[in-house]
Amino acid sequence: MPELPEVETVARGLQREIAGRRILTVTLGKTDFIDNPTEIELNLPTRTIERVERYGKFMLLRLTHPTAKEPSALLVHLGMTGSLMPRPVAQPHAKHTHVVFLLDDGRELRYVDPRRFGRMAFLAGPRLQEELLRFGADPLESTREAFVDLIHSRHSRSKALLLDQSVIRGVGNIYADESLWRAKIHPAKTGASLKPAQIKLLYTKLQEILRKAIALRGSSISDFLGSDGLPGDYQQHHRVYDREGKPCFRCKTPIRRIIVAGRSSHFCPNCQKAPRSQKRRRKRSQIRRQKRHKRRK
DNA sequence: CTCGATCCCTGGACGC
DNA sequence: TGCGTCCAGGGATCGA
Repeated sequence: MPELPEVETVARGLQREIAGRRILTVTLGKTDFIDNPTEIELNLPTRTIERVERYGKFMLLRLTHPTAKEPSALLVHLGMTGSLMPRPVAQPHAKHTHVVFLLDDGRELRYVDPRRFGRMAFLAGPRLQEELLRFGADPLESTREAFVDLIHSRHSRSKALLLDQSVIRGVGNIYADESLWRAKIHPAKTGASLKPAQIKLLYTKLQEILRKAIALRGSSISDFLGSDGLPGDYQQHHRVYDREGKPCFRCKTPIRRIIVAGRSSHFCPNCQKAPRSQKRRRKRSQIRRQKRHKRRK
């Protein structure tokens, strides 16, 4: 559930709380969500958390070491239910605490994640660079022109494109649905089928929503809390997400929920007109496939 | 390139 | 009250 605004909220909180702290020891519980548990145990102690950044839905804990020259970082993805917070050593460990970093100020940085859909990895040097290159543009840093190109050049459905971290990094189900509603784009419309003006509007709305959500410390559905334990408030501003059957804020038409790109997608069937038909889409992609086939021959 | 299906995992919702 | 069942959801992976 944590998407860009929630991760930004947590990252800012951690930057304030733990930047400059040195890690003394690491204790691991379950490790099936960690790329390389041994490397974490080996490399994290003695390193200092220089600063905490957000990278898409990841938190990037930039690390320094007295002798190591290569840049290194701890990548943390919160998945659906992850949290990373500093706690007093005396405080009992919450259930599903899987990673504990003892800090040089006597506190513990704890990773808790009931479902373990998160991810953790220690990366350094070229491997770190390589990993970061797998992801697409940050929606808040991309230019409008680049964003339009990105979407317009693809034949995937708009919802799939927004969710694809290798295209745009940081957007998840909530902010995809919310931005498509604001831009009046049906989630099943393909990027290529959109007019540039529509994509420009999507870009603007997506940025507006993300900035507003960051200002409100994210959306707290289920139980998301920032690193200082405060909930977010953006859920008050949701227009379609989790509002199936409720009236559209623009036209009162009941909001619908369908599965697009394997994810539940909420939209207004009146404001967000459906593409002509699935059949035609299939036919078109078949034609493209044949063209490519011929070209190869 | 793009798609759908499947798996991972647990807690919350729901039915009885 | 308690038990069983279903489902959500980000991402990796695989076959079509």
